[in-house]
Amino acid sequence: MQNVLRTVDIIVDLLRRRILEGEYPIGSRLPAERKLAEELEVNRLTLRSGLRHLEAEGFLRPHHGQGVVVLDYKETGSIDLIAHTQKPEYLIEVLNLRKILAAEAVSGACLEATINDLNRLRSIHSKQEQTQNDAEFLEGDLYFMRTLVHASKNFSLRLLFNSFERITRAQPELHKQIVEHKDQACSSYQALIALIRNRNETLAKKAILGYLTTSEQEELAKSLSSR
Amino acid sequence: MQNVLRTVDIIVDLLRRRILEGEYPIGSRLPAERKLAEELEVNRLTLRSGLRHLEAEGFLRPHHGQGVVVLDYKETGSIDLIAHTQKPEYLIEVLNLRKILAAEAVSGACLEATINDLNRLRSIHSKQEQTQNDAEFLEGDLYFMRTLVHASKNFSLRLLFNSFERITRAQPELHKQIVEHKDQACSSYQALIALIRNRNETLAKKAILGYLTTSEQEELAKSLSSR
DNA sequence: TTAAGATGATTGGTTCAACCACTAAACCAA
DNA sequence: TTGGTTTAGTGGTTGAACCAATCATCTTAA
Repeated sequence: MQNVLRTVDIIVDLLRRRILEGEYPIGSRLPAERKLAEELEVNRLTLRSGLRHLEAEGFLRPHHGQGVVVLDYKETGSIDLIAHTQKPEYLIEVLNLRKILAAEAVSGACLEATINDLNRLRSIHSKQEQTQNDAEFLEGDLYFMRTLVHASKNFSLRLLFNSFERITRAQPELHKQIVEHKDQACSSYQALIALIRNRNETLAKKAILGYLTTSEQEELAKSLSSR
Repeated sequence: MQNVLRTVDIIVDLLRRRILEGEYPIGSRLPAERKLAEELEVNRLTLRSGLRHLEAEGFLRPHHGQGVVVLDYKETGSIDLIAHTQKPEYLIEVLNLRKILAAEAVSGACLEATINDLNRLRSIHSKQEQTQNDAEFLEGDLYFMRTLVHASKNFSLRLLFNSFERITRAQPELHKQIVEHKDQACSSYQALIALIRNRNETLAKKAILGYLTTSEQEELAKSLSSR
């Protein structure tokens, strides 16, 4: 199964980038569909499929008879759009919010985690200790976090972490940072599992905050923001 | 300017509901586009526009030559999908997460709010004290929160609150609850503004937590979950 | 008999041409 | 000036056709 790029996906990426970079100013109107389709060398209906996608993401609002208005994504967008930007300051913000919500997830897990949840976490931990493959370790780290959030039995939190995971996957800088601290991650896994098993909410929250506030992450933040 | 419902919007709502209610089970395939278009009595291309929208929301993944797979929205959806459910337990979760993040916003506002931000908050406060119209008061309350988050200068937080606002707008039960406590809201506005002006992060956080943890809200939670 | 290849049916992806529906501006007549 | 009409431009929808990927089936050769 390959990830075939449809022309509509290319159109979506292109137009989203143009909006985020201000080439289509907020509040302005897109070129008429017929003209834009001609410019992009696609059929008008293919373009329109892309417009429906961007409308769903909160970037556009078509007005029958008037044109397609570029919305202010700062007011209509969702957190997922961070995945499509390269601004390091946004990445730092997201990491901080993720940390706060991870603490909430751990808190919930202390109250709600089942024996199955703990076994899943233990299984991931042991697999992570063995793997040498970087990409595999990254997947495992994401899977551990996903399982942790799942253990909190908080559906809304789970949905928020779906967005965080998409953002993480879109940022190669974060991948390196995660992979470079395998040992630290594995000890954190172990400590967290023990604290959740003992229902020690206070210490468990401190542990996850500590794990997600490594000095290295702050270094990353500095290096990114000084670019 | 009226909110004309396009055919494609009706299709999107219908299909999203069918997925959320399990009529199209997770992991299954949608009926073929040609058949589904016939059943819904729309053109295949109109249907496809709707499918692109639902794909953007994380509900669907089309596979060329195989069909359109219904994804597990619990793993691919974003927080915005809560706006399309009626499950009270999800609403309670979201209110709790909003509370936690509102505290973060207030914390940021204490550090970053400008004199303009404070003036805007004061202006909203005085307007809210005067208005008698319920719908107007609701708008004002949402606007106060939006301005507060804006004052934190945290873009990612702002995006998250866009979703919270959409969810709030989609839940009439919340509207009643907000409107029924105008006086309490206005005092909270005033206290928050004063604490932010004095950069008193600790007390300001307590204030917002108190405002968003009214006994009435807990009653709402109970009444909703016992339905 | 078995495995490789060809074939056709089914699916989503794209294009074309045409028309409908809505809006705003220009125009014209009272 | 006023008010309706016309007209051009916009997005919305439709039907038909074809391209492209997949899968089940049939055929053929080893």
